[in-house]
Amino acid sequence: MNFQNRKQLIVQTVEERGSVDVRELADLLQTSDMTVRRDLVQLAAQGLVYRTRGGAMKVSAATDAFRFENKAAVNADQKDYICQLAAQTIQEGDILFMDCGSTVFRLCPFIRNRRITVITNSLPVVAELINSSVSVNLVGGEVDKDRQAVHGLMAEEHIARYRANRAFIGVDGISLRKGLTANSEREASTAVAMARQAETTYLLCHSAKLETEKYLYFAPLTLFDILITDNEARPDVVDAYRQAGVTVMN
Amino acid sequence: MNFQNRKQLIVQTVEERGSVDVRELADLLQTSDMTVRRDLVQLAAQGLVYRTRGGAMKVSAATDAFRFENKAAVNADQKDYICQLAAQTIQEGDILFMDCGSTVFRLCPFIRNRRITVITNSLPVVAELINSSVSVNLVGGEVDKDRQAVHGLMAEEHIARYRANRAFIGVDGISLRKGLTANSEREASTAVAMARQAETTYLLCHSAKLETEKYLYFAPLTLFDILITDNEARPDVVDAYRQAGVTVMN
DNA sequence: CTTCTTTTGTTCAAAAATAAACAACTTTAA
DNA sequence: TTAAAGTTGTTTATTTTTGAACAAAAGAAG
Repeated sequence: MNFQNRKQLIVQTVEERGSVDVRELADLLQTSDMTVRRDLVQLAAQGLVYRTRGGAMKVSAATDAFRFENKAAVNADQKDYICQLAAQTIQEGDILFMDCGSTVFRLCPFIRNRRITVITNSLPVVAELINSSVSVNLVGGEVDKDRQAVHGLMAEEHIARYRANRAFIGVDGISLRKGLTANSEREASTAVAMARQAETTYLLCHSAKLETEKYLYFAPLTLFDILITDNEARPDVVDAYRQAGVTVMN
Repeated sequence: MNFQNRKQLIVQTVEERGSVDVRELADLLQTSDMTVRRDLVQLAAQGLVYRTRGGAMKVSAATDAFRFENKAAVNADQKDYICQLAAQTIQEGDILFMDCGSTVFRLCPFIRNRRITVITNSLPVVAELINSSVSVNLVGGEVDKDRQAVHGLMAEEHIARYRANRAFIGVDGISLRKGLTANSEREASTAVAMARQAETTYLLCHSAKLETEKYLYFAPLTLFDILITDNEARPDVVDAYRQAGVTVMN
């Protein structure tokens, strides 16, 4: 076991576990503490690990900064239920659009190991999928700090250049009377751009949003092909949507 | 068992196992340690294996640890010196290109509070500037996991649509004889695209990279207008660049 | 603030790996 | 056959790496 091999193992272990003790590493590598320390000094100089007292930590990838746990964690169970349904429709080799909604974001864990391509304007989605088997294409344009997403004219043009099998989009409000409504013009126009370029568009929509309306109307119900919601949706509401010709999965 | 046969067996064994000891190889080839070492020196010179003390490793295993996060912390002081110089050239209202180099990344802290616009293909740069007074525009295209950046045809087209006051770009190697060289074709073409669309192009280059050459030549010295390096650059080297007509700040 | 424990850096000796020198062997060609 | 050139193996000196011992520094506990 020479330096090169140890180095590999150390970096790998640190990446996997986040942090390790000198002791643990010495044990793992079957070598002395002193050697481990010397290795860590070198690895830290190369920036491969972050040296701490008594061990080493992962150098946090810059993409860790993109996180919107806050919003995504609300109604997590129901969102996961929706995403599971959505994930089942995906096939190997698919090209997907994913917008910057918090529900859509939770689709990431379910597709990590699929061999597909995702085109997205959401920075948290990129952060989640950057170390996965998914090939990621990021939409370019103005970065919106609040939504941690990319929007604007350039983004729409970029989306218009692609064609995908499926688009997974979120929405702030949906009602039979008014159609799709949003709180943000920019988010809405990106969603519309994606829906336009997709063979099948899925609207991922938490049951509490059914029959709610936000201030900005941006598209009729015909924008999407399939509405995916959770199993706590009121049956009468779901029936009403079906009556109106909407395909609902729940 | 002549050299050709041994060579084949060694390379094959290294590929299969990732790494091997001189001892193991000597045993396998029924020859002496010394011969194995001599063979390894030749194979390493040809780039077929990576020589380690006590043995050899697969080339890929030895090099794939070099991803982005790793590099930003190396030679931090000198990089910061360069970035300070670079930051002084920036004026309110400027539109900047910033590429995905690790030196360029360290420019972020120095421009956080400026009222400027940054167009970049680097995810770490976006992460650093997303909560700052800088308005960020992200280049779209394929996401490159290793470099934490966006590259590709779409990225180049996107860049071509913009015009900036200044471009800050990095480079893997620069020499008077060969010009600018890189380790990655994708990184290089993005840098060129940015330089083309900028009024003034600054090359941020750590002094250790002066007069080094990487495998891929991608542009002459005329690609950039001003070379910014640190104060540990050898005076004779700096002079040589000035003699050759390069504007150097350090 | 002081004391105690843990971690670290340094020095040094032992062990391992390498390079150099040289002898033995093989191959090649006159 | 024999000399020359090139390989290979052995011995020896040099360099690098390693682990142990111990002093210095950093945290933690009182």
